[in-house]
Amino acid sequence: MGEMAADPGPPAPVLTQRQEARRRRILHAGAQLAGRGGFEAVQMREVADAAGVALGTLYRYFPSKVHLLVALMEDQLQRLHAALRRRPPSAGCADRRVAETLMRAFRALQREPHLADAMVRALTFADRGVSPEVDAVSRLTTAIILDAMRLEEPTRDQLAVVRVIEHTWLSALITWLSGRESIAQVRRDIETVCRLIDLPEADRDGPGP
Amino acid sequence: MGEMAADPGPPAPVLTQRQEARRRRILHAGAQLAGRGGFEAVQMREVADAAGVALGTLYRYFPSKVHLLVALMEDQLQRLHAALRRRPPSAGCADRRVAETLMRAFRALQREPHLADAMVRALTFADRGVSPEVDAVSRLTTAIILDAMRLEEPTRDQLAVVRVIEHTWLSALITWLSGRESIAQVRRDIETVCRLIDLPEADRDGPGP
DNA sequence: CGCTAATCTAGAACAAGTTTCAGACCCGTT
DNA sequence: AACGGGTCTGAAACTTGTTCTAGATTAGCG
Repeated sequence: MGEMAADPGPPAPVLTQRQEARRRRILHAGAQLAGRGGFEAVQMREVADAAGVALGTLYRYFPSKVHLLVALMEDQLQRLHAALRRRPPSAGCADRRVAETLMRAFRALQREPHLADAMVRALTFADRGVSPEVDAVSRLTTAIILDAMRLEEPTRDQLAVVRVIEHTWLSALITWLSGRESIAQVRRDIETVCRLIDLPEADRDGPGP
Repeated sequence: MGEMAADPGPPAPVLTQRQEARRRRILHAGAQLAGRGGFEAVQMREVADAAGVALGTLYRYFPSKVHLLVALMEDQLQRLHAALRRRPPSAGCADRRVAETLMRAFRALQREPHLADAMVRALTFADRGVSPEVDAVSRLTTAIILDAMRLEEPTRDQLAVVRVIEHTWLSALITWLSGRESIAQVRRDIETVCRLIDLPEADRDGPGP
């Protein structure tokens, strides 16, 4: 019963210059449109138009709207990850550093709430066909959190905590985006879940699986 | 910066017998279809057909597919809530009771994974237009968890913990449904987040809002 | 019973994601 | 430079959620 790591599959089929440029143009157009109206404003015909590419080509690069938006999220997360390496969180204990990191990410999303809407909705709406891509995003998020905790070799238990933090992070975002939770509450949720970090190992008596 | 409780709005405009029956037929048809193919298999024309109702009527009762599926989830949760009142979780400490409760709900969902898929995807995909309905589901979930904790008058802090548990619950479901997390991992996540219950109040030094 | 407003039905129409196809284009090979 | 396979384009077609319309039914009321 292992980790179900996603098979990386065909290892990125090597794009020519022009193809790489096309891919970037598409992502850029997607971000542009998402930046206004959010998920619904990203219309495939308009993306293709704005990117100067035929509809069929768009679908060759991103097999669905959700794929496109998830790729966009991956892009943003990579940027964030890089920024965090440059200026890592400074707090003294791990839980504060993680909370600080997530709040930094949250503030970044607040700057473009529509874009956040598009990316997060795509991420949670994705079905099994997008699993590899969603998994890449998840691994990136995990990496960011583990960085903040300054952990190289997490234990099983620490990984479970990280997963729970990730769950909270994502779901709190959804709740915020749909207007059912305030910014302050999101902050509170993040701080609350971060209490799980460096908590004494709870002994459990349940029998193994 | 309060709770943002959703205005209940027009308090359920009183349906005639036949209308109530229609509503149930629609929900039943929706559940039926969702039970096979999940979210995508719930096609509005087919729902209308199976419920013996015109498409326009379906849309009068449920203004969108997401509304319909969220209503379904509310329905199921009410059933679960009732069942839990009949046979409440028995464990000695609050965190075990909550974990037991959520695992019970999880097992119920496992029995009809496609239905679960449809309901959960709808719930997280819902936009602001569905907020009141999603909020009803959220309140129900909160009530179920508070029941398991046997709390009548939760403190602010306890409410934050409950929110985090809810976040974890929902997001773990998503991850399971998309095949990226195993049943065992979901169980582990639930047990992990439940450790937050009856944790000594962490002192925090951040200034108020 | 007969009236009136609201509701329901059947079906067309519209919108946006996705698929398909014929032909033009680009790239590495000979 | 000509060739051949994969890639791109433009446009139409298809699918499914959603909206609209005209006429039939129903519910409540005098």
